[in-house]
Amino acid sequence: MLQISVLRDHTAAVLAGLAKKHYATAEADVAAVLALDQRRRALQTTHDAAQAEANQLATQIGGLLKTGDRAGAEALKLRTADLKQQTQAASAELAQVEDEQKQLLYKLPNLPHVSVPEGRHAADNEVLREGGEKPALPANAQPHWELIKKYDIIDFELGNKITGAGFPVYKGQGARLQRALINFFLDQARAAGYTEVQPPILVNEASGYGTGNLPDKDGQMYHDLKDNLYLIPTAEVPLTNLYRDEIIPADKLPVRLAGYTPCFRREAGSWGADVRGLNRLHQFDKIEIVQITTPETSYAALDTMLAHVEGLLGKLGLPYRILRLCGGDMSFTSALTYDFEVWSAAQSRWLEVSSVSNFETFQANRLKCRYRAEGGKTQLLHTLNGSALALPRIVAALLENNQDESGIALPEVLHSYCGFDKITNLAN
RNA sequence: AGAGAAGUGGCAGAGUGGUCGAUUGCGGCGGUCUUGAAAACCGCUGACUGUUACAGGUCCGGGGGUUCGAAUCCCUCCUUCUCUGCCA
Repeated sequence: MLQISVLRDHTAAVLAGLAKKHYATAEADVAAVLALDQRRRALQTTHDAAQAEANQLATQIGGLLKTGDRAGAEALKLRTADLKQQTQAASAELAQVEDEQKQLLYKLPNLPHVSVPEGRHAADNEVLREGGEKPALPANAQPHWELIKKYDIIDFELGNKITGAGFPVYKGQGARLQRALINFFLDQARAAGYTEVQPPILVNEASGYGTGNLPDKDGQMYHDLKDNLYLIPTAEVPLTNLYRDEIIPADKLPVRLAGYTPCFRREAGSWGADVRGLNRLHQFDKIEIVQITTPETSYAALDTMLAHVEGLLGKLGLPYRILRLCGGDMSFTSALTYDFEVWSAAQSRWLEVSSVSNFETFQANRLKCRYRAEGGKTQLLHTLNGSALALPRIVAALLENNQDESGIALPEVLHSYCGFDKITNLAN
């Protein structure tokens, strides 16, 4: 959520930012927010003045009653009735205005960083750089949805039976590869200075609002209505919410967390021809890294996160590219996002495996996540996160890029984690 | 899940209708003293909103109510603790 003070003090910059994000009704919405804000403050003043007088009278009445002056007290009481009506009327309208203003503010996306390229679609994203080498596969190379059957390591049919589409069952070497990747990624994150955290994978409504998943992406989360809990779409939600309503001491900054969780996404309406196999799932595993920093250091922190993810892909030997997302393709909450894509050789397409973002104060404002700046004033922090990494598409790329007649050769860094170095028909 | 108790400032812990946004202790910050440190003593020390600044307003787990006036009384929800039950 954008800060109202920013809208007030930097209206032109806000409008320019919203335009870059292709937010259609910026002019009208910002004008409406500012009008509501003016009304809100006027009501607050009215309310406060009446309340102040009422408070004073109440004290006087108390004094009169103490001295036994009942008549005097009753006389004053007559005046309080009118004041009470005033404060009640003002606070009722105030609540309404505040709610309207909040609803409008919830609708406004975060403002993009200056480095965000202009553009509306994925095609407008800027390729920052590419790394690794695309393998030359034989003509009879197979996509991963064939390979997983051939080696019997991931079973969609079984998942269909016990749950439904998008919930695969990992078996044998497939299951062991999952576990290996999780451990590898967690160890790498720890070595890079992140504290490992194992959070709950159901969160309450307040947490959903804190990271901005509610109310805008309500339909994307699985919702347990009985207990009003949500299955997390990413570990970002519980990890960032650990610091909701906190004033973090300066010497505890930056906060660096890493967590592995399963992630659950309803992906309503997004199932089409190009989401075969592991390309899009309802449940998948991901290791997420989160940082909370001072405003001055957040972009340096973003760079270190970028380097960390790039290092992982390098160690896995996967060809990748880094995109700087354009204004129209960025998420609602982000100020700057880099996407990592790996080359999936048998599908001849890039697959997104990581998204690394700086949210600046957009999440922190809702979270009320602050620190004490020089001079003792509280100030909003910056929150950042990134996938490091999401497993399914990594697995897809590993399978496709490393296939040959004898099986699938795994990158060396995974050998000790897996307990085998090659996926074959023979093993299990 | 049932019965009982409780939720107050960073922590501990007073306060049961009226100058209480809150006694006190610890912790923290500043000062005096000291070569320096400790001890001792003195002062300061919650958040939000609002104002050019002051003032003012709100917040004692959340929400609602009674009253001229609520941390204090009532309702409701949540959480924690103890006992019982169940269970990996």
